[in-house]
Amino acid sequence: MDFFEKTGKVALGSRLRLLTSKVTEDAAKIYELYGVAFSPKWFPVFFVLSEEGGQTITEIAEQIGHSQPSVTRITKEMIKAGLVKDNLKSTDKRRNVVGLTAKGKLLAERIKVQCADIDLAIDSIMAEATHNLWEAIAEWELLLDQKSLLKRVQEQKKIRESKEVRIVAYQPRYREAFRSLNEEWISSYFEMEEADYKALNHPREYILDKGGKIFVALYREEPVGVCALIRMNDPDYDFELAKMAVSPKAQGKNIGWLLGSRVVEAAKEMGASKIYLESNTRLKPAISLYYKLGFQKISGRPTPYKRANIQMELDLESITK
Amino acid sequence: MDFFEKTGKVALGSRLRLLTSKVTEDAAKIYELYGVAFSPKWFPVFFVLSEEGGQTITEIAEQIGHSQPSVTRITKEMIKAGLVKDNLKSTDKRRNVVGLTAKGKLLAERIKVQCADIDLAIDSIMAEATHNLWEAIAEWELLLDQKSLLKRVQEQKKIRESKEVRIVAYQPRYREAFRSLNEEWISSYFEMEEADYKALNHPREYILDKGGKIFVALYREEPVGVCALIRMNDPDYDFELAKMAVSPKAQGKNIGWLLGSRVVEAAKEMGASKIYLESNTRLKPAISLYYKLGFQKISGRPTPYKRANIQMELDLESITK
DNA sequence: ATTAATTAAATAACTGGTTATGCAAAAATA
DNA sequence: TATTTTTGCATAACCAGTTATTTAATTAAT
Repeated sequence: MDFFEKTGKVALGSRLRLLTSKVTEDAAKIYELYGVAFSPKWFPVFFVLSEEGGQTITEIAEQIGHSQPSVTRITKEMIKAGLVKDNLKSTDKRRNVVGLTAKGKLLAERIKVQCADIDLAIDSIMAEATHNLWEAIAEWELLLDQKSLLKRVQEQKKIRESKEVRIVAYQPRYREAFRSLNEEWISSYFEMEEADYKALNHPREYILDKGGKIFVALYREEPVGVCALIRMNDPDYDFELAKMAVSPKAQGKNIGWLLGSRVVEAAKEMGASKIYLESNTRLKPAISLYYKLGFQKISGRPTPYKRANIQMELDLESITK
Repeated sequence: MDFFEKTGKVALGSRLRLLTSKVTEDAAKIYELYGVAFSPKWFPVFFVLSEEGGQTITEIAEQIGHSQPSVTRITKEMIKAGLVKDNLKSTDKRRNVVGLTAKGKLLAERIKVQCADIDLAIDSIMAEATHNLWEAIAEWELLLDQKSLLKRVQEQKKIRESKEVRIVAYQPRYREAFRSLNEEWISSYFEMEEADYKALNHPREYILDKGGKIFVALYREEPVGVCALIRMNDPDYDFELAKMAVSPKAQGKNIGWLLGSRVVEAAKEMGASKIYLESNTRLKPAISLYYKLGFQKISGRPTPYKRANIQMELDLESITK
């Protein structure tokens, strides 16, 4: 189909559907050719029964990858055709054990020759082709099982969008964004505290003028994330990573990571040896981000924030390879 | 799926269906991921319209390989979603020219990024796989177009069944088969003539005792085809190929060819240099079989049969390489 | 200029699957 | 032991496609 050359691989689903219908259409005609009153859709159920003998509806469904109602219907049709009988011996009255009738077993034998012919016909196509469809499908099943197409697209989206994110230094025009992005998540999870108001309303006085830094993440020139590096007055730590906030609208663009790495980098540039932070274990994505950035859990420091229940540090000297 | 390792390639249709549904399922979630109110089944129609502009329902259907009613329904849904408008300018009031609305065009732009992401995601799968699914499908489309799966299976069946056919020399117990198989086709196409009755009722006297031969094709030990090599009293020809008959039930097993080749072989063994035959052009499969055996059309000989309107000969000396 | 044939699209009815729901039997739990 | 939860299946309703049929508009033929 020329059409699919134009669309590109995005239309893989449509292309697969078309090929599928072409193949099953011919399958119906093949049964006719062999004079067998058999519907292609019966095949998976019939095959399982001829190989394994008596099975329940749900067992069959699991094996062939159909839904249970689908197997129910197919067996009903085959019972009508006299190939299958149901409600075979079972102490558990919920279970419906299904098996082939004598006629069904006979057909199973007859069909074997037909299957051999089909196998050879498909092999002849494979021999003419340079790409092996059967193996390719098997691989896709495996690869999609490991990581779904959705997940893979999600990753591509993240990669692309993180390229569109720029991390810039704080400027007065971002003051409102710095405040509101932080207030948004703090007040939704906890309560704004005195220390929050001070830093958020007066970033210049409380952060920048004391030798700290603030970084802003821009996505399409809009500020969608912020993070501060606050100078600490402490013998153990040079800086605190704090006031990190990413807009929920901009989630999944790797912004936390980009901001965090930039803050760490800035600390390094200013010759810091240790960075401190405090957070709350309810904020799971944040905590796992801190771990990814190299922070380690510590304990025992006093803190002005009620919400802090976890403290972490990053030892810059130990990670410098 | 382990199941398909057991079934073998016969279950290709089922396996394709399963993969197809897995892919389209994820496609729906991908649109959701990008915040687009769009159904995967719309894609082919939408794509055509965004590339080609205004098109009629049937034109679209042809391009994307769907049925016309399918396109009718899909466009209706897209009209409802405000992406498409129909009944655009056309002098021919039967035609329904469909095109994208402003909203549709906007979406077409937005969707491009998404398509690029999907393309990359699929490429990432391809990179992990050793067999290229996309190319494999393209090849199958082409190969099935050249010769359908049905046709290929038919060929395999013929090959297998012709191996189960044995050509044996005439014996008295085949007299009835020799007579009835011939009478069956002669009386259905033409009328039995005096010469027919003689040869069919008394094969020994009229054929064998005069130095001719009769061969019988057995399929599962049943006589299903016959052919005679009759000694001629003629300076030009040593033998006549005649009384070839194959049961309609046993058609498509290459029996005609097997009988014909055996008769020619027997003539050679007896040192013949030319074989003659006469037939009727209404019997097209027979005529084409004679050509395949190497016979050439000739003309001008007298014949005792009313139904004969074509005469052929095989020059054994010219074909002996 | 009628009439017949063809074409385009809508509609109806079917197909082979799905998910959602309900019900009875069995197993687990209080 | 009585009650709750779980299990297995049937049934209903839906979905994305199909083929067959109908209707209307146009073109071809008499």
